[in-house]
Amino acid sequence: MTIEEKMKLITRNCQEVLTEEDLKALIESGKPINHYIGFEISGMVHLGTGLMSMGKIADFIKAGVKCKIFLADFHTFLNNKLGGKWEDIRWASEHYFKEALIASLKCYGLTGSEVEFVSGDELYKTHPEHWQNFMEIGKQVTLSRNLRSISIMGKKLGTDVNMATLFYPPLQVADIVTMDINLAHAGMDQRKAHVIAREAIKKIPGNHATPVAIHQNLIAGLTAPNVDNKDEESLKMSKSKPNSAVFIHDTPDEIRDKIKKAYGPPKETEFNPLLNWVKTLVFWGDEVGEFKIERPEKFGGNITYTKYADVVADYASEKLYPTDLKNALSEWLIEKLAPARAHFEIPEHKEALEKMKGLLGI
RNA sequence: CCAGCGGUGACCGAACGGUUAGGUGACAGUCUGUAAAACUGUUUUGAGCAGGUUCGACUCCUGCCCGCUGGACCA
Repeated sequence: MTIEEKMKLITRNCQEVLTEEDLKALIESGKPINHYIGFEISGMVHLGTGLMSMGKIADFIKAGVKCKIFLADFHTFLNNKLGGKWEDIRWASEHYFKEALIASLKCYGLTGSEVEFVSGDELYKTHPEHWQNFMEIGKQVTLSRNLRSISIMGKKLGTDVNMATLFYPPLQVADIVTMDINLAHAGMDQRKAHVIAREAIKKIPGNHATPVAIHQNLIAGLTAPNVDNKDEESLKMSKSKPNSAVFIHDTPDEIRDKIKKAYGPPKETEFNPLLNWVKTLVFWGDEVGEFKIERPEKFGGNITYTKYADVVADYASEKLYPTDLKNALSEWLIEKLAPARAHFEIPEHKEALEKMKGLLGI
């Protein structure tokens, strides 16, 4: 594989690379590329994590990157998710979340064994230097900078921010140092922490690599955006809005039902979750691909799109009606997620999913 | 530790010693070949906790808990 091919594989379907030059230099250096992506154990795994993030990992694996998934149990604990109960978080991390990520990787033809899973609990116990790294990073970040980066967790500043919350950003950056990461991967919501990482890690002792940061856009939620606030924030998928998110293990009927209820304005190609999903999930950010629409003759008959631009053009001119797009997208997802559903048919995992729902009060 | 103010249903947020605030969100229906918008309906009588006064307390009193603001401290 040429350098250019690797670059393309690593960066496709991403919104931002900090920086492309650094990434190119890293690839050219021939050194092992140590990737990581971290997840809070805060709820069920939706498409943003299961398809966007895990699909990207499939790309990385193909490019020869060493991938690591960090199960951020302590971050979850600090952030008071899952009731802030340590035992529940640890259980969910190993028995639900990790399995859901493996299930997601299966949707991309992997088995899960290509990736290394590490929990915070394990990392901190086996790396005593982490405490030192945490303090070193803390010394490089001002309070106001730290506070600004905390909005990554969707917190309203000035309300109930407690001390533990302030530990979050430096802890996240210290993770990168301790795991010796040179390719940090996340959604755009994590960019502030990664920018701090790039700046702060340079300044601490030890000649640590400045990590390349690679960010994917957040996929749109299915519910309607706030009418007078059509911005990224109101569009993004959220675990806390059940109808805005499709989960990796949703049944075919749940998938059809959620997509049927999705916001689907005719002709509107800008703020449109359906097209957003077709673009980033079906076409995986590429211009070309394949997307089949099945519909009755009276509505135009079946059609297979091979270019994303054609989908957009037909949608804008109403040659492609929202309902037909919804049906096609539902069926595409149902098929794509089949391996994940199969994984959760295994009794052990099925049981874990039920218990997880219990913890979440669903 | 001291003082002032505050703690209302998923969220925001009023009034009042005795009757359903209201809004948002969510859910259902009508309308559109989808959804949204609009309209209609539904959403466990809820009051930080424990007592007390009263025929009756979310509303008054006492104690406690939690939060905010200020003071004290400046090691």
